[in-house]
Amino acid sequence: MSGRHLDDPSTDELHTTAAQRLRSDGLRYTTSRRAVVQILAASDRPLTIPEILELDRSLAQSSAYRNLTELISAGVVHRIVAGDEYSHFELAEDLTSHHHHLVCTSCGRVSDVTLDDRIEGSLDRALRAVADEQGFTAEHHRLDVLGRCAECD
Amino acid sequence: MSGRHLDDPSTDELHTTAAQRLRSDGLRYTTSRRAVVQILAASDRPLTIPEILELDRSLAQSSAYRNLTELISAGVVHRIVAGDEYSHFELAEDLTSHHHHLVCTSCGRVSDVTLDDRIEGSLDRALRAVADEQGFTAEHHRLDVLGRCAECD
DNA sequence: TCTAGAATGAGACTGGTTCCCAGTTCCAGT
DNA sequence: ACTGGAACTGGGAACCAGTCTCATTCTAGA
Repeated sequence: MSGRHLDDPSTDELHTTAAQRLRSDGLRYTTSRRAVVQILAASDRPLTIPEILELDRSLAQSSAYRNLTELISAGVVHRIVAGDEYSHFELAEDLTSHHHHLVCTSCGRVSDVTLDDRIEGSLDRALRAVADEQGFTAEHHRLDVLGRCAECD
Repeated sequence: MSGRHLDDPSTDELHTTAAQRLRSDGLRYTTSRRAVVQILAASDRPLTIPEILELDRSLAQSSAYRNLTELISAGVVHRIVAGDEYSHFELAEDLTSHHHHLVCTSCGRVSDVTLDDRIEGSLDRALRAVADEQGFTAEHHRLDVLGRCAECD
């Protein structure tokens, strides 16, 4: 996963999609919401609120939280609850691609990884099967690897 | 996963192991700690603090939290951070068996599932490979299925 | 039995996150 | 261009799961 870039031709499409999804909830795609989406799109890993605020000093904390919440309910952003500290935020998977996370248990850093399609497929089938057994309707899965990142090791 | 039962012959062994692990940290296996372990062992799914307190009204909240924290650092209990609400607690995997979770996005309930060994094996190899590429030392993985449980559906 | 160290319980505290509200900005209809 | 109303913003108060404090109570070992 290498984040989208400012000159990525698909970035326009990303913002258009984001605007549409907000619009259908009666919400506007304002400058600060666009800024949040832009920051997440430019990153190659999920970010915390302090990181997002650091990357755009003009954002107010309360607005950042509120806008992220609205972007989440509009299906543009996804929240990752990794541990006790800050949540991490990334663009929704249908705007990027299906992937998983390496979570450092020492510093809390989260980075992205993708798995081979074959493994992903058989895993998905297996999960759906065991979920069905319990009458559970599986929507999606979340797979994190916990350990120590290169810097903390 | 069907939780251990009070008459399960391996329950004694469980408490012995728990006592040993605490002891090697200079801690005692007191009545309330034993009660917490007993409650987790008797459950077929991870429990929250309110659920644990409900099952043993004599436990104080602060003591329950403190004891769970100590049981976690002694390697007897494992904490699951499922979402925004309460953490869920279960016995450590080496005291039960490797498994994953179905997390209901509606009511927050968590239940246990196991996967076929073959899938588990290939998944583990694949994860280790992608982690290595980033210089990440994988310790273990966490795989949750998100969706709606039978009661909420 | 004495005693030092561990454990307990009630409540104060912490910190990430959400809520509130007053002021501002934007869009639709005129 | 106005204007009304709804959405948005930012600062700070409020919320709450979880942690810490501390005075008291237990408990294992001498």
